[in-house]
Amino acid sequence: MKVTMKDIAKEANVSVATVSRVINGTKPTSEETYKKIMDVIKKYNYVPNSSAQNLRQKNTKTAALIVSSFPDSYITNITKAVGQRAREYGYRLLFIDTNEQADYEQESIQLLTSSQMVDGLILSPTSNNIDYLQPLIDKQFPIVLVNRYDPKLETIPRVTADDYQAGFDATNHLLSHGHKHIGVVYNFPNVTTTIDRLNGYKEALQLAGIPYREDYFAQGFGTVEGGMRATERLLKSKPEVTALFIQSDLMTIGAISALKNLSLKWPDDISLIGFGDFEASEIIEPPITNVNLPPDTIGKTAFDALLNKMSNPQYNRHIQLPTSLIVRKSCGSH
Amino acid sequence: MKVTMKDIAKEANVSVATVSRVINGTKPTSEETYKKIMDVIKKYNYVPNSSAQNLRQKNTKTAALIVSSFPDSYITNITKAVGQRAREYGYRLLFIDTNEQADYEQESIQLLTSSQMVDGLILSPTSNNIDYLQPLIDKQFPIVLVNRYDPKLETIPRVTADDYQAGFDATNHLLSHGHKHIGVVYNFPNVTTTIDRLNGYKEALQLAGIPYREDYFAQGFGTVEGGMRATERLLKSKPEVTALFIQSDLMTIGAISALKNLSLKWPDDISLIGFGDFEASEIIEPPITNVNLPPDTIGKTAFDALLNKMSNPQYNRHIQLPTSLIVRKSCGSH
DNA sequence: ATGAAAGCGCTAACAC
DNA sequence: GTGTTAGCGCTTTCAT
Repeated sequence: MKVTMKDIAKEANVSVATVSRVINGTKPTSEETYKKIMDVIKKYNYVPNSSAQNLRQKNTKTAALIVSSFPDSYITNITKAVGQRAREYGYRLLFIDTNEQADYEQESIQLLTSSQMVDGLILSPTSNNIDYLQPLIDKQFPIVLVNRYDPKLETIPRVTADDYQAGFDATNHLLSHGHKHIGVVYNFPNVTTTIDRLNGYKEALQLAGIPYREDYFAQGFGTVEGGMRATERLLKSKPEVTALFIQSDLMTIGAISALKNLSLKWPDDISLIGFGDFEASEIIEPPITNVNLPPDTIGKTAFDALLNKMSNPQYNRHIQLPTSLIVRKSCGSH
Repeated sequence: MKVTMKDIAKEANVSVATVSRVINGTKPTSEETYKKIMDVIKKYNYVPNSSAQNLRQKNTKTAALIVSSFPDSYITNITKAVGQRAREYGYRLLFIDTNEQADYEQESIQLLTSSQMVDGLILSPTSNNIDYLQPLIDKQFPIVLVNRYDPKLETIPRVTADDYQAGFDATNHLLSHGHKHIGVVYNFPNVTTTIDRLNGYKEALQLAGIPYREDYFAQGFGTVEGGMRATERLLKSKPEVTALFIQSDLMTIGAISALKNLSLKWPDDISLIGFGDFEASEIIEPPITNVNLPPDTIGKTAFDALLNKMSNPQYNRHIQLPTSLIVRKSCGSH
């Protein structure tokens, strides 16, 4: 049989209320009863039943992390950081990988929130259209958006990389190496990571007086396979392209496969710049230049933002973390 | 205000008992009341409070996945598979990354189980010494071990790769290329993935009449940095080593860095075989030969095993999934 | 087929 | 400083 608070109370010759007080430190207790109760608790290794606590207190000390592109290394590292922070604050973390399926995302959130399973959630959504959150927002249910967001949802805090700047910097880097025809491999068109980076790309081109051409874009779906196909397709149809701007780690790996298949050398035949910075990019020969997005800081900040939102419903900061260009050799020297 | 079952009952002019029956399909209900109740439920988007359900039914439809070496790609893919299976069966998944800290692992499990937060757990432990689970096992709390295990815990189901065979095959492959001095980079000495693979390695050497030398071992702690240092240390102190047997993806990446630092070429100066098979191993030049451990099958099987254990406390199968050698070019031709 | 009511394990208001 | 008790939202006997 499971030992309950009643059992502890009986064995210590006190009421359950006193046991509860001792456990939660809610009210002062005499030295003597405190010790007596603690001894019994230790003896039985007693821990309160969390369902009962949750039911009573209407909170669960549990948060959910819902991501769409797992296990891309960037998301994976964000996940690690969120988990770490949750642990530091004594929160449990429910993990859901939607596998880019919007309906599953919506369904999961609906279930989790209406069943009151979690106190808040951190979401990296499948798209920039998540109006279905509106009823939750109206009810002041704590949500924070991470990595990708919906610009319409202004009252929700969000933490992302500075994707616009990242796109701008990456493009300038390519431009400075003399490239005029820069291909883009993106994962999905309707996510802010794509949109914002492409805006940066566009701006950089404009400043350089170079036309922005949508036919230089190819969709890679965030996978190795997809990145490979997209790169092959793009390079075959637009042979004038001399540089590639690739939106995620897995697709970068695919793009490199494609270059090998096409017997193209980087940086000589084609330049390459990735986003995310996977572990292996340094040991690929020549090493791959990357825009580093800081997953660790993003994950931690996202959890902190959730905590803020939970204690203050007005909290709605939009945090953009700076990115950095890690110049290796895939774009040529310097 | 949150809508409760009472509200639904009132609006539908029935008792809460009837609403409960309709929701759970516990007892037959008249067509008419069924429809009436369902309409009200739809209208309010009502979902039962899970804490109340858990408290009453003494189960939570929640499982925990506790891993130690996140985000190594192998574990990451197991995580994805477990999540997928959990979802298929309507379970929520609590995720904990212990970061190889045994005390945190123990503490988390203690908390999760004694607070009755989860119905069962899947554990990839930090070491092969997890006796602290014994009280839980005695209480018949459902646990399954994945990836790493404790051989003493025979009544717990486990699902792993066939690490012995994997080590044996990898070593034979190296042997067949004429190597006689095979270095090993391992993560931790006291985990079964290391022990079993090394037993396979030992056996293969023995059959080939080659001495087994522990001074050919270097610890890499499962990280890129650690793998790099271990490889450098090993190769500097034992220049006769012509082949490397590396136990995890992140360490393989580190090992390659080390080779570059030492200006050693593979497979000419040194052969290389990894375990796990990370995405980038194919695009590294020359591509890296790997023992592929099937994370997807392992993760799914682990969740299935948990389900089995939950319904049948006697269930204690030890499942070893076959591995496969993916021969690329890091060990020479053929 | 449906309702009344007990009770899961806990917390907190209220009394002393 | 401590005990009594109501009640969180639900499931499930036991009646009818």
